[in-house]
Amino acid sequence: MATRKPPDTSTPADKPTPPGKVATINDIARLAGVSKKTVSRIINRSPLVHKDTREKVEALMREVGYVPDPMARGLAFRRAFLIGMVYDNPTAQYIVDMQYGALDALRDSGFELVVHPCDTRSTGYIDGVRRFVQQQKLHGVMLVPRASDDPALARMLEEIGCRYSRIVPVADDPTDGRLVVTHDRDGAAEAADYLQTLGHRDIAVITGPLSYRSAVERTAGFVETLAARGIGIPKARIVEAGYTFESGVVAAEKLLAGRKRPTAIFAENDEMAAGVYKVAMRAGINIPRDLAVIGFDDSPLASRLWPSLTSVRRHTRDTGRIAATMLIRADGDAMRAASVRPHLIVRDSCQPPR
Amino acid sequence: MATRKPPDTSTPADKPTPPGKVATINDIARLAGVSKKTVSRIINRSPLVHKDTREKVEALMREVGYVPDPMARGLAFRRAFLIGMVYDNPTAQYIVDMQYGALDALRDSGFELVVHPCDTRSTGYIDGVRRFVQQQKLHGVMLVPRASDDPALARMLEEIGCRYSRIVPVADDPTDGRLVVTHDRDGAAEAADYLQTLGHRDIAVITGPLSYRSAVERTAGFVETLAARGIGIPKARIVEAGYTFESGVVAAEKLLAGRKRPTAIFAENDEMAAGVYKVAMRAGINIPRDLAVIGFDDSPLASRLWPSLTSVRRHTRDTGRIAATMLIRADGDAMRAASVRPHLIVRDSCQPPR
DNA sequence: CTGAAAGCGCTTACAG
DNA sequence: CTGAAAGCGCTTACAG
Repeated sequence: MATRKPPDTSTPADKPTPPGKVATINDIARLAGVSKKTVSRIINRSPLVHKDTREKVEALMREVGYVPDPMARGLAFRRAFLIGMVYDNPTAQYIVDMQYGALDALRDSGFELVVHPCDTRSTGYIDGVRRFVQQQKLHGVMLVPRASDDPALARMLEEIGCRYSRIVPVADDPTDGRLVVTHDRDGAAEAADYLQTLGHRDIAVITGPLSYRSAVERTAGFVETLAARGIGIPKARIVEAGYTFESGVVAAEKLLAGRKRPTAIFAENDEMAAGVYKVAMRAGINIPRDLAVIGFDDSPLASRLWPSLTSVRRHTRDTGRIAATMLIRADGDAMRAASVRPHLIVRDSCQPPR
Repeated sequence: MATRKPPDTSTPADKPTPPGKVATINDIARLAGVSKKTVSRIINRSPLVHKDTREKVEALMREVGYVPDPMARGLAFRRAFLIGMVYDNPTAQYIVDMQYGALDALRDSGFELVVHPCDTRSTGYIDGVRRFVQQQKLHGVMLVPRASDDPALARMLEEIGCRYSRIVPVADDPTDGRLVVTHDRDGAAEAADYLQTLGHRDIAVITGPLSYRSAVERTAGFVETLAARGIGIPKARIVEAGYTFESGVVAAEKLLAGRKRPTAIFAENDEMAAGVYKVAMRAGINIPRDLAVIGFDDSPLASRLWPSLTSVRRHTRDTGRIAATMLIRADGDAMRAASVRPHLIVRDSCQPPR
């Protein structure tokens, strides 16, 4: 049992918080018979508080349901209890998964998530992010691909002293930012291994825009792995597309037009793989009998398609959780980089070539 | 030209804002030679400011790039410059479209969007929303289906005096909340009309969960429109499912099992329509030749499927924009209800029955 | 139409 | 380990 303390009679006005109004630090201080500074120390987990005092005040805070006002705290700290998520139009499922992951990390932390889509191709988008960060005095921002690809954006955040975490396909130059590395290369390598094991030798790739680092990594992982297995991919079998369904259709039309078709296509995301499906269906090419297809993302679309699509899973929610955690942990410096590894989910879209 | 004013010499200390630091209301007041209260009036668009004073101060604010601190304002107002979006796990595209719409409305308004997913089936989710609203002192919240279905949630928000807008399939009892009515019934009616016009007479429906008002509305709109055209739907042709792909598969298996199959199926969202596709593909039932299918949502999935899916478009982004606008407009009381109407997007999944 | 004082609910810097 | 004073950048309530 804790030592019993004499009733505190030093409090001048010991009346309860008026109903309807929410308790403030002053109410807690008055009720507990301590100064507001002591309450503040407890809120901020300062070690400089006597154990008994801490326990008494914490019990009171729980009882009253006291939660410090984030705006008052933010004003005094000159920093808001908000985390920004900056992204540029990836697929909806990816955004939503990332948000769920971030919210997993922020739950009960006192931080909230503020979303900020942007267009990395528009001039002045970096200014837009800067205004967002400075005006809201954000505590930190998560940079999601492809916003996380842009060194100029990271540089700006460093200049204004805003902490940030970047989700990147491969570890790059060390910066002030925290890194969540998604190792896209490994996922593509696994896809290559799988096709090679099935016996495919004439394999094509539909890449994302090669200005995206994810597309560069996935392409490298795929091509290099096949090369290591003795399978070369001719230039004409590598078609750059735009990570969209429509661009996947165009690329597939190119690949499936001639007499001599590849026996397998690796599309660097599921949207483009769906484009391959459309072209194959229309042309009477049977998947997987006449053509094996692999996607990347393992989005819901993968199981909606028929036959269901073999695809590389990305663990997006975990990624978001880690990226947000890096921003709010007091010992954040202990965690400057983390890894999330993709892996292949085998479904029904591949079989050995005939 | 504006009247030329004599240079203001009344300012005691006319030095510029120190570099690195961002300007505050005090800097603006000092530089303009007015009191901070006058600057405050201008920030808040009070009419009680002389035109010349206003123009001079506004020019200065632009020049300095001054933006009032939302936390300081929020603390003084006892209300944050944040809008919450409360939703319960609809499809990713729906959430994202709604967010984009809300952000369209909030852009350059000084408000930011804070996302709050919840589980309306969990006990205590209403308490979770209440804590979110009260702790953050939210300016208002958007209630997205199915969170917007729950009268208890709206009632709680009224009790704590939080303004809110609800996105609902049909106008219901007037409450304190603003309403965006999506008229799901009309969209389903259009689907019914279309199938009837094509000549279908044996038509089935896969409904959403009938605890969702959207599902009730869509079902009623569809069934009643067909009835008005002299086409009855037997009980066995109406199967309740869960708005998910998997539940659509189960429902389609039921409907497509027997000898006597319907010639058309209306699925109350695209996810379930994709389930119908899967079952039909597997069973060798050709869409649209052997079976017409219509979905609801007009999600990206609709065009990814093969053949592309005829579906009811919802204008989700517009809906989100309106719902957010209702919360931040000063003359918000002028706009207590608005309508958004769905309409059918015809693609390749329907043709006349054989 | 304009302003000086007090306050929103916290924290920092200093003192003990 | 604890506290009184001043301040974060705004607004409200009052006065003129």
